[in-house]
Amino acid sequence: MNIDENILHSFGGESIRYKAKEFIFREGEHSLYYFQVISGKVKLNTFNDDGKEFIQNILGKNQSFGDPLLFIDRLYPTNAVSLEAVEIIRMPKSNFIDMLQKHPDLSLEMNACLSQRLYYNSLMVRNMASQNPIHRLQGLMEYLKSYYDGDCQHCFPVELTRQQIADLTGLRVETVIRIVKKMVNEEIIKLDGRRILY
DNA sequence: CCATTAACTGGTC
DNA sequence: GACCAGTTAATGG
Repeated sequence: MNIDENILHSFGGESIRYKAKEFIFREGEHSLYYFQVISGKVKLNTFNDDGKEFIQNILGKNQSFGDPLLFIDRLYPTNAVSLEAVEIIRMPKSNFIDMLQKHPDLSLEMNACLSQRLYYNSLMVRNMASQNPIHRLQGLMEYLKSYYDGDCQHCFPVELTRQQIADLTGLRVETVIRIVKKMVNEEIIKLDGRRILY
């Protein structure tokens, strides 16, 4: 979801800046806001019993989070942590609902966004259930690429560290490093220095 | 620069 | 593949 900044502000959205590695909200807290990223990156993560991190998603500019919980009364299922210095617009739930009522077009767009997220989530679940690590990585890249405008082959830059890819796929860094090299050999991806192009 | 972070390698289970 | 140990390369103040 990407809503015009002016509209967000006119309905009580406030700009907030976070430094790197700050919690924007924590798992188990009550959800009270809609969040939209203006600049920087945010990750949604959880930790398993062993303390291993699992990243559910990484959001960048013009992407929103917290919105699936705007329409239901549940607690946050994940933490939201800034990966770097970020600027975010935060809008209280009630204001958001009010905004949707006064902007039916946004309401429709919201439906489309939630639908698309649902759709890609199901694809991700399939890929992540795969025992084949190449499929896991490729599925992740396919998902990330879906937000990307360009259309050429092997030119979508995956702006993630190998560690982040590992935390997103449930694999180990070393495995990711080795799989990446294998995928380069099989010409599934290309490298620009260390950057992965899919 | 130096210190931190990320990428990589090799070996064991 | 996970897990561990150790090295090298890149990044940033």
